[in-house]
Amino acid sequence: MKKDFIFDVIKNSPNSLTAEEIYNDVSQNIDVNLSTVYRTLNNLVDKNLVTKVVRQDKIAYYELANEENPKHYLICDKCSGAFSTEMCNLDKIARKIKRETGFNITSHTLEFHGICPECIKNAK
Amino acid sequence: MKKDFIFDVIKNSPNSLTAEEIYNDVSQNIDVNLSTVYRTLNNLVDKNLVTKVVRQDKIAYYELANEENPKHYLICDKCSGAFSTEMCNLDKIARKIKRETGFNITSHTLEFHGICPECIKNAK
DNA sequence: TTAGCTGCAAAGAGTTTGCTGGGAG
DNA sequence: CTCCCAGCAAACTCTTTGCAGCTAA
Repeated sequence: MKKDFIFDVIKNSPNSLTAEEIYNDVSQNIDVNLSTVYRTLNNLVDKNLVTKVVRQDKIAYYELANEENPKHYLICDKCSGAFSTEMCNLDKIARKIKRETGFNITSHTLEFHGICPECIKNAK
Repeated sequence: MKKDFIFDVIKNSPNSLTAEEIYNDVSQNIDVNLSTVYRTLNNLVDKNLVTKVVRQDKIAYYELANEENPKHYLICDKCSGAFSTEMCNLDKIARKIKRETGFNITSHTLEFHGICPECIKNAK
């Protein structure tokens, strides 16, 4: 079934992908409808196999659900490239907030915006 | 002009607001069109007077631009309430990333998701 | 058979835009 | 006289949904 094709694309991608990117990728191998992609993605998210993150561009990005996935992005406002980083340990902060506010934190998203080294270089 | 009314609502709100909330608020005092609200908001954002943040619900939230504004939110997945926190000092992390990757970070957004104390209590 | 997958077209939500008239300096 | 502001309706983008047919266990 098509779900496997869609899931495979996500599994094999080092980056998070938009529904459209996944659609384009899957379409190279099989016929599929955009609705099916969206439906399947929501399905995978519900089953906690895939993680969905909405970024500042208002587009949802999907990636393999994985405890070790950082889900922290450096996003270049010039070229729109996204780079992930693992440099920020927010678990410590999350624990602190939980302790001091009683808020039961289950997930988080972090986005840094700026200009990537490549674009800085090109601007000169 | 209406820009002042819109800006005032933002200035006087302790929370970040959606365009619709601002529209409703302003409408209590003067006649205004939703397009005008959006246009004015984009204007204020361009002038760095107001900050716009897109959250996981895909809705843009606006608040007064202010260096001291935390822009870190605790969002309850049950009641959708949003609470801001100042507990996380990301500047340190931002500096580290800048130093180690050459990425010139200019802003960031952070969202914690979970269940707020109130909803935890009500669930029992 | 029963349940879950699909495609298609239409709807939906939030936001933007083109056009036009109006008000401020 | 200009130029920016405002209203209105239409357009746009990403995403969801209803319906009907199909597929697999």
